[in-house]
Amino acid sequence: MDGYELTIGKLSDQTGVKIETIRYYEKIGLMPAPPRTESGRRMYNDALADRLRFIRRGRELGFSLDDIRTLLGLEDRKPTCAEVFDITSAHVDLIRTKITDLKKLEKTLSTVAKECSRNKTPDCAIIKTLFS
Amino acid sequence: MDGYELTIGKLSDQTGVKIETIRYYEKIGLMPAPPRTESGRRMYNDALADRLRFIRRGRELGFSLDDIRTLLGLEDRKPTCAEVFDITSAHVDLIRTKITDLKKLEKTLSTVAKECSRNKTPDCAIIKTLFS
DNA sequence: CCTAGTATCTGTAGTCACTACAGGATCAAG
DNA sequence: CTTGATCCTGTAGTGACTACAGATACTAGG
Repeated sequence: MDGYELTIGKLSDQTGVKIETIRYYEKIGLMPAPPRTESGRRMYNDALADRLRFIRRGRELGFSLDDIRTLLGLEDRKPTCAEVFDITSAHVDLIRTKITDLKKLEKTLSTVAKECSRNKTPDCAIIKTLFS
Repeated sequence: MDGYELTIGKLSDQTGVKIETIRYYEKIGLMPAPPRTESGRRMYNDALADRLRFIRRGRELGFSLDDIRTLLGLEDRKPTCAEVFDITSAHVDLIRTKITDLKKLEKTLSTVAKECSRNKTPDCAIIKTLFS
């Protein structure tokens, strides 16, 4: 039932993670080295596919590979629920800070851009702002 | 008046750009190679300091070094005002997309985090979400 | 003049999370 | 049997720095 029947290409198709990335995850120890065929090709099972999907979801949610490593319990032991919560809320804080910063940027830039004459005068309001 | 009286350290202090970063900008051609003292130390003037500040402001506003290279007129010629505007609005679009994405993330994550029991039950809602 | 501490120099390697080759082996289908 | 797809390893490139090693040079105090 947990037969290793997935080639790396199939696994890639199933999970949406590129082949090179899967090999990369193996190299850095996020994915275990799977069994190989006689000719040396990697073969995966459903449990490994689940694990890869876990990693992909974590990445989609913006966790670093180090965070994911901890969440997967690869560091020293399985994280407690409290630890998972801490990682998550630290991450949320980071995201909130980023949003705030980007909003400021957006405001500044769109204000400046509005003042741009777009070719009508020889000097550029945007460049002036950058130089001021 | 445009005497080269700034050492790289002074320039760094004045502009808030680290010494290594200044040398890096020189290596990639964003800053010109300044004159040197007999013993080989770089000496800068105010015009170069202005240029470095321009780069720093551009970076603070999130422009890539490639964008800045174009804005500085280092590619082939000085950009027209319309080109500057295009670069800026492309950049604003990028920032808006990022904000949208991050907001979605934030929502997802804080929703999930709220369901976390924080140690009261053996299994973790966050982990479950990542695995589902 | 000597010395100690600071500043600078070059060049290389590390960061993060991949991505893109190059060059070779193996597999499946016709 | 041949063609084309898939897979293998290993290395180098991305962006924008940052960090270090090992050498030289400058500056201030005694």
